[in-house]
Amino acid sequence: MFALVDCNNFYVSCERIFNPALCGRPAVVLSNNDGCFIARSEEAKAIGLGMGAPAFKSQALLRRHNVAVYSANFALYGDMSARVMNTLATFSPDIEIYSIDECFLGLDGFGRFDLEGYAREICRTVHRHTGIPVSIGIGPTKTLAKAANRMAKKNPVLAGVAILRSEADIHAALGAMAVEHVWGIGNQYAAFLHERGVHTALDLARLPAPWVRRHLHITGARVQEELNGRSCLALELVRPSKQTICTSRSFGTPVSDYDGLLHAVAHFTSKCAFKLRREGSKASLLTVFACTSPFAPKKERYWGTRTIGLGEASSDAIVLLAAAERALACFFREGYGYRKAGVIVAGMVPCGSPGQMELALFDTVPLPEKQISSGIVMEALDRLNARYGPGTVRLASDVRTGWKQRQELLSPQYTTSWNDIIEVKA
DNA sequence: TCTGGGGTCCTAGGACCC
DNA sequence: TCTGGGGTCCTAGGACCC
Repeated sequence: MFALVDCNNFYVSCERIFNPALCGRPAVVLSNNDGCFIARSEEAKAIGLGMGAPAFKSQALLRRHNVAVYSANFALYGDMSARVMNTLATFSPDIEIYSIDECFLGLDGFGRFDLEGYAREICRTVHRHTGIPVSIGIGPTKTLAKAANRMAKKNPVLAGVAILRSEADIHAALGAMAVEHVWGIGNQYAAFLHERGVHTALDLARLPAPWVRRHLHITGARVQEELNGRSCLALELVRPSKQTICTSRSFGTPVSDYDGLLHAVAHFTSKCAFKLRREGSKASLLTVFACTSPFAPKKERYWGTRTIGLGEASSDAIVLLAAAERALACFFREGYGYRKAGVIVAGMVPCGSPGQMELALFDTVPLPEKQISSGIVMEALDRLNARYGPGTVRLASDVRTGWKQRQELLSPQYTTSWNDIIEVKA
């Protein structure tokens, strides 16, 4: 059996811990740049604020219901998530952290336990340790655990815990579940299935397997198997290293000049390089993109992108930045108001693997020497920033001029910044 | 005026190898 | 009119997830 533990309205719950006056009041958290709703309290859902809906279209509703509105505070949410996961890890040796607010627990060997009692104990403990409310779904496959979790959240009678174990229970649950709510069935597949009279999870489970394989491909076939109680998706106890790393942001006001855009790109590149070093990886490809608003009139729209091969894999911010500058210069066009830019690194090579020892064909500096000096500089940079705060030491071109995010409703970093705590006290 | 920021996997098709 | 059989690798695009 698998358990799926999911934090309720996670980002809103994080804000509420440090501001209990928000309890019972509708509250939302906005995406970066204060654009869309990405978390809503139950009260906010009830008044019709939609997931992913643009905030500016709901201004009247927000005022009328005195909704508490927050900019995303990922420093806070990331830290709270780590606390929740640490607590959950004490309840099973097998744990897969699936997202910032969700985790699978393997319950092999727990069959003799009173699973419901155990699940309720998990809920109580997480709440006592962190203040975060969680819901738990349990089932014989990950997909059924997901389905059970949805029931646990939607049905108040279950009070946050649902277990799908007997065939009759699974049958009833799937029959009551719309096919678009099945994990792995998105908009496109749902529309396709509804057109063919497949409306519930049970309908999907009962379709002929070859038909599902043909139309929903291998991923859909796995979903169907899992709905039928045959486990295809194992727990990933060790997180595989990332294949791509992306840092991108929308700008609060459009950026038109080359230098302004370059400053943003330099910042994103530094962040990518840092994430690479944290992963213990080096990248051999770097992509830069910049674009106008997709909602702008067609004539004012532009999407520029360029990928550069690095010759030899690197996680050195200075090396990556040189490539990023070349990439930006290739596609930059005057006369556009850029709303967003980003940097993606790929072609990963683990640090210390033979792959990175290959010499670039036209390299003049001996490789080991270059690598050693680059390694020392970046290590010093990371240590200084770890000790004195992110951004204390940075590349000269990584300056916050010319671009800014909108972030007008940001709460303090209660758990990760002494300065913010002192401000709260004052 | 204002619409996020990350990721993964799969498939088809093209280019190439012997 | 007729033109093999087996592969790999890469990329773009589409689907999905939070």
